[in-house]
Amino acid sequence: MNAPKLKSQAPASAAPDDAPTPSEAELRQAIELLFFAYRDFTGDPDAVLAGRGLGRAHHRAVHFINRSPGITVAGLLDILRVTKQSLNRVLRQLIEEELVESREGKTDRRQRNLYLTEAGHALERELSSLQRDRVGRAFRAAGPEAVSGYREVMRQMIDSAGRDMVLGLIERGET
Amino acid sequence: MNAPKLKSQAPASAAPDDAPTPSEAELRQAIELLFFAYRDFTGDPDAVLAGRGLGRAHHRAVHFINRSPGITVAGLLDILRVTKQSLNRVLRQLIEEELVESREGKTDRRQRNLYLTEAGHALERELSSLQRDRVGRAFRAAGPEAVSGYREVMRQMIDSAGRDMVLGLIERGET
DNA sequence: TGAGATTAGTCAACAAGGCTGACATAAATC
DNA sequence: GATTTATGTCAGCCTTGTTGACTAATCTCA
Repeated sequence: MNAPKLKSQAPASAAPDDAPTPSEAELRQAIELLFFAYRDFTGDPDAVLAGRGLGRAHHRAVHFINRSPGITVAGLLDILRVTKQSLNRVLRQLIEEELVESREGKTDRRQRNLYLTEAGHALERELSSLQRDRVGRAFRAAGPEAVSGYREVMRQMIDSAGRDMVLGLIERGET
Repeated sequence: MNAPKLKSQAPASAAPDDAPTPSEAELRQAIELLFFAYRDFTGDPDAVLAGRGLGRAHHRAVHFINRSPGITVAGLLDILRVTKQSLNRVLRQLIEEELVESREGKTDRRQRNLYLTEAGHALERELSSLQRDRVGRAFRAAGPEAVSGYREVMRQMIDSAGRDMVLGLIERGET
């Protein structure tokens, strides 16, 4: 892996067609930035969760249940891409600790619609406020133009298969 | 978690001082983008690794050994922030499978300097090329201005304590 | 030179959170 | 009525993180 001295001098155009091929070193830096940023990004909530005997998997479930109240187990499986056995273990704990409530589906009684309890909402707010603080600080420090660049790169980073589904979910308000 | 209709209309200035406070919905979207992008970003190499009986932890070690040939165990521990027991297990496997070579320190013979073998380099190239392809595609599609925005946001996302150390590492060429 | 600090490696035990496979149940649908 | 679907659950496995205790080698400093 040779590391040529960064040769990227950004042309003014943001056109996706004549775009220059990024150098290896530039890409390696981008990859490492993502690694370290994600590590720190998950660090804040992980610390809180650890104190409660929960983990990152619980956080993800709580986040997306808050995001889409009444979501079914199958819906959550689609988003999280884990096996139902993995998710079930996490949900069982959340339900036992009364952070999540599971109600029988109204139209399809096989389904379980998931909701946060008041305690669940409190946990969600605690966790997400840590992450919002971090991202908010980064956004303010970087400025609005950088933010829209960040968003565009992240969108493009998502698998093109399923990108529309994911972006649809992200951009949709909460149900 | 209320979801106000995105109220961010980016002012022209990228100044970090009078920067507007991002809305909750904007931040929630940014958080979800990071989640999905990272999930897909790690998916490619994970698939290759699984086929070889290795995991993400091995990838990280291989990446940073390639990055800084001759790095010591303590140096790797600093970067990865895991316990030496965790790292040691991973290193032992990599050494057994002759992907990594551990040489006694030249000046300090307690230390072990770590290097990739030829097979290790081959694995590293296979893994990193998958990630470079993904990031490279995203960069070309998003355009150079978005890329510099991405970089700035990621830099700011990293813990301010230790940010200089991390950015120094990232921006330094290989050793 | 000798005491203490440092670096690395190791053992044991444990937990979270992934996975597969097999199976049960209830309900919807054909 | 038969089949499919949605969910839950049992058992067992793996990776990768943790703590704590300990050894061995070697460096450093008084």
